[in-house]
Amino acid sequence: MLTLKIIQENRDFVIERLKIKNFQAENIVNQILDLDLKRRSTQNSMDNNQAELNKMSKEIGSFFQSGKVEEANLLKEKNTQIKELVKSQAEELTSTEKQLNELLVQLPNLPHESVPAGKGVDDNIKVKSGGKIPVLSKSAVAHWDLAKKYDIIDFELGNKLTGAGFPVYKGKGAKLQRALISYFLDKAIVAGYTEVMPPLMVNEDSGFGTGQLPDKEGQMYHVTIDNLYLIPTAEVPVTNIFRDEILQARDFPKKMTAYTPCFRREAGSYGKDVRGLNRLHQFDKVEIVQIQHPEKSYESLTEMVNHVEGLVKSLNLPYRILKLCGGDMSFTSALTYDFEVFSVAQEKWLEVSSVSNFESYQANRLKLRYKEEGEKKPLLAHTLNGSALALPRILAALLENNQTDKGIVIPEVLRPYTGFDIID
RNA sequence: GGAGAAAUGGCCGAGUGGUCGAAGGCGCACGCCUGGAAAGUGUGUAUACCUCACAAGGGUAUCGAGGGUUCGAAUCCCUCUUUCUCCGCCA
Repeated sequence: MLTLKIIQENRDFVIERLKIKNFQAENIVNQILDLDLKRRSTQNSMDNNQAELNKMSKEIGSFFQSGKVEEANLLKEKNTQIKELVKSQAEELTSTEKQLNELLVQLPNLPHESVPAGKGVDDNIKVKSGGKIPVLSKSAVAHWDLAKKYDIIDFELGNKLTGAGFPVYKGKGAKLQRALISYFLDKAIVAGYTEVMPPLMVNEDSGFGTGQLPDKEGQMYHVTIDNLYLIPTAEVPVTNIFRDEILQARDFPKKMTAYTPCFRREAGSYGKDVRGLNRLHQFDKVEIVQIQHPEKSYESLTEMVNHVEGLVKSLNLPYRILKLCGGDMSFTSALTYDFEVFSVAQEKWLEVSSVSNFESYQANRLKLRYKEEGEKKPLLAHTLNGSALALPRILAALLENNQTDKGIVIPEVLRPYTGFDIID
C-alpha cells in the first residue's frame, strides 16, 4: 500500500496519478488524511496520560516503601480516573487505525510516470516484437486437437479426476512439461537467481503482504479448515520470504526463482478464452523475483524483461512485448510489461509473462525494509517479479507453431531436457 | 491425535511484581593500540508511533500473540500460536 507520508505530502499528485488507473481517489484520500489527524491527536493525548500514569505509579511505589500508606491510597484514586481515560483513548486509537488501514489498502499503487493512460487491453503499447510467425499447412489444428492426437494432454481425464481446468499431462507431454520447467529454472540460475521450493499454501499474512488479500480473495482457493490459501503464483511465498525483514543495502539485489504449480479459481471467466490450455485452474510456472534498492529497481525491471525475452526467443516463438496502460495494470503494480506469444493455429496472442515493478507498494505491506550503510532509519525496499515463464500457453504455442506432417518438433534448447526431438 | 517442557534484543543467556528496553557474553560498527593484522582496550549497537525540521532532545508502546489481575508485569492468571521431548500414526 501507499505510505501515509506519500499521501500527506503529495495529496493532489496522488489523486491525479491514480486517475491513470481509472481510480477516483479523492474521497478516500480525504478520509485518510482526516483519520490520520485524528489518530495523531489521540495518540498524543494518550501518550501524555500514560506518561502521567507511569510517573504516579513510581510515586505510589516509593510511598509504600517509605510507609506513607495514606498518600499512596490518595494517589491511587486519582490514578483510576486517568486509567479510564487512557483505556477509552486506546480503544479509539485502535478503531481509528483500523479504519485508516482499511482505506489505505483500497488505494492502488501509483503508476510509474511512463505508464500510458488507457481503459483496457486495446490501449497497451507494443514496445517490441520479434520472432517469425510460421506458415502452417492447411491441415494445421489447434493445440487441443494436437494434444488428443498425440495423447499428450488429457483434458477429459482431468475432468474426471478434478474438474475443468485441471488437465493431465501424459507421456511425452508430461516429459515436455518437466523439460520446460528444468530449462527455465536453469536459465534463471545462470542469470544469478537462487532457486527455492516454497510451500504451495500460504497463510493470510502472506496473502496480504503481496496484495492478493483482501481484495482478490475470490481468485484463490481457500482451505477454510486451516485458513490457508493455495498460491495463485510463486510470487506470494517467494516475496513473503522477506516479510518483516530489514536487509542491508549491500545485500541487494536479492534474486530468487521458483517453480511451482499455480492455482486460480478464475471466477467469472467462464466461456472466455478458456479452451484447451488457454486458461486453467492449475498450471505450472517458473517465477523470478527480485528485492532491490529503490534507485536500481528499474534497472532490475529491464534486466528481467531481457531475461524473459531471451527465453521466448530461444524457443523460437513469435512474441511481442507490451507496456500495460493504466487501465490494464494490476492494482499493486507501478509498471508492467506483458509478454505475448503468437499461437498460430488459434491465431491468437497469448500472455505468457507479466513482469512488474511494485516499487515500495508490496514492501510497505510486507514491512520489507533495508538499511543504508551508516544510516539508522530503515527504508522500504522495492519488489519485482515476473513469469519466466508460464507453461501452458507456451506449450500451446509450441504445439501449434511446431506442428508438421511428421509430428511436433521440439525446439533445440529443450532437447537435452526431453531426450526426444519430436512428438509423433 | 495424547502427555510434558519451553518461547527474552542479530545470536547465546540472566532476570519470579517496582528504579528493566532489559545484566553478562558473542557478533557487528567506529576509535585507540600496531609497520600491518590478531590480541588488548574504549564507545556505540532494536522497532513502531507521538512531539519535532523525517535534526537534536523528549514521550509512549513492544521480553511469541491476544486478553486479564495490580497503583505498577518480562516476572502472576487465562486463551491461542510455535518449538522441543516422549507416545500413537504415517510418506
